[in-house]
Amino acid sequence: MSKKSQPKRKTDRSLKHNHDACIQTALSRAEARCAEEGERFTGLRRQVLELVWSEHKPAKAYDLLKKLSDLRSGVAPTTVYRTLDFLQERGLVHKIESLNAYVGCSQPNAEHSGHFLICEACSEIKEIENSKISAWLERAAQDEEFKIKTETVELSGLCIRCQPS
Amino acid sequence: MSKKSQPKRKTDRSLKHNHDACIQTALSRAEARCAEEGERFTGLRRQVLELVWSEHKPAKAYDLLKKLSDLRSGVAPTTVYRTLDFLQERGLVHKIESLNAYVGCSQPNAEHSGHFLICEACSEIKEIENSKISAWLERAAQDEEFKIKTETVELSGLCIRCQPS
DNA sequence: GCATTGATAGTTATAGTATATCACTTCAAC
DNA sequence: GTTGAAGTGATATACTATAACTATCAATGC
Repeated sequence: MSKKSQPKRKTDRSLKHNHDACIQTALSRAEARCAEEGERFTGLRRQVLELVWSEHKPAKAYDLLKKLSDLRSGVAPTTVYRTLDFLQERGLVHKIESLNAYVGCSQPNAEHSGHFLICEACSEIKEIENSKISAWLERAAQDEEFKIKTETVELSGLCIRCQPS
Repeated sequence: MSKKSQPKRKTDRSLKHNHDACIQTALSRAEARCAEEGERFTGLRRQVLELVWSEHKPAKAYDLLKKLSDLRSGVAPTTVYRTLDFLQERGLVHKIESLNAYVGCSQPNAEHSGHFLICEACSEIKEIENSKISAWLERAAQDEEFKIKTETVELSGLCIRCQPS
């Protein structure tokens, strides 16, 4: 239940990206973060986080529900949403508002709201770490004397691999 | 059905903002925009747009449905969503993804995706027209060779009137 | 006029997303 | 081992959105 099987096929992505390692890193970070805060990183939470991280694509709550049902019994919508809420509060996953879906966060940190590039063609999502973006948005908000608490920045379009050459 | 009643009470907002005029402007612009594109600005579309514009706050689809039902018969969810889609396609309203709600747009233009400041306290929404934001986001995306097609930028926090002094 | 046709709107059904509430279990601290 | 809080199970329901089909309307050419 905790160990992923080997990748079934090589894709050009797998050439540059060892996704098993990617998941393992995410899980370790999550464990560490929960420990820091005195929270329990339970089996359920680990399973949900693993499922969210199974791809760099947005995971829908009800798809997670289906997959989770294969792993354990007594899974209801509440189970999934509650767990996603827990993970979100600790910055371990982000909700993509424009898709009603969730992605894993590689910089777990309760504070930051992520900024995302969403490929309309292949669905891959990349969280961009560009500290200037927040600074810029802050500045724009200050013109209106508005105090930002959370930022939702979701840029949809085409990733480099999906652009016509 | 087309003429709004006079404001019932003075608020500090009404001192600097004649909202009836605001709505009328929005309706005229919508009419003009539909004419440009050879689209019909029907009674239904006008009513929905008026309802969306009744405040500078996000309108939920099912609240619109209830209000619309008072104005005409045979109103179903489809009616509302279809009309909102029509208005969105022409840039007359925007959907606020983080709230599943809709606001009127004062710069009707099919192209632009808006950028929003959302007050968590009073719910007022302000669309910010800061051409730099798109430019900045473009630049950030270019670092990843990503081609943006639509931008979702929703900044939640406190507007100037709701900040503790 | 009036028939044709495409856009608009009505109708019914269902899919998809999310939360409320209460009960039961587990675990750690005492 | 008792206890209390956190975690999970279970059931019900609310909220958001779309599909698919039918009927009506409004513009156009005849």
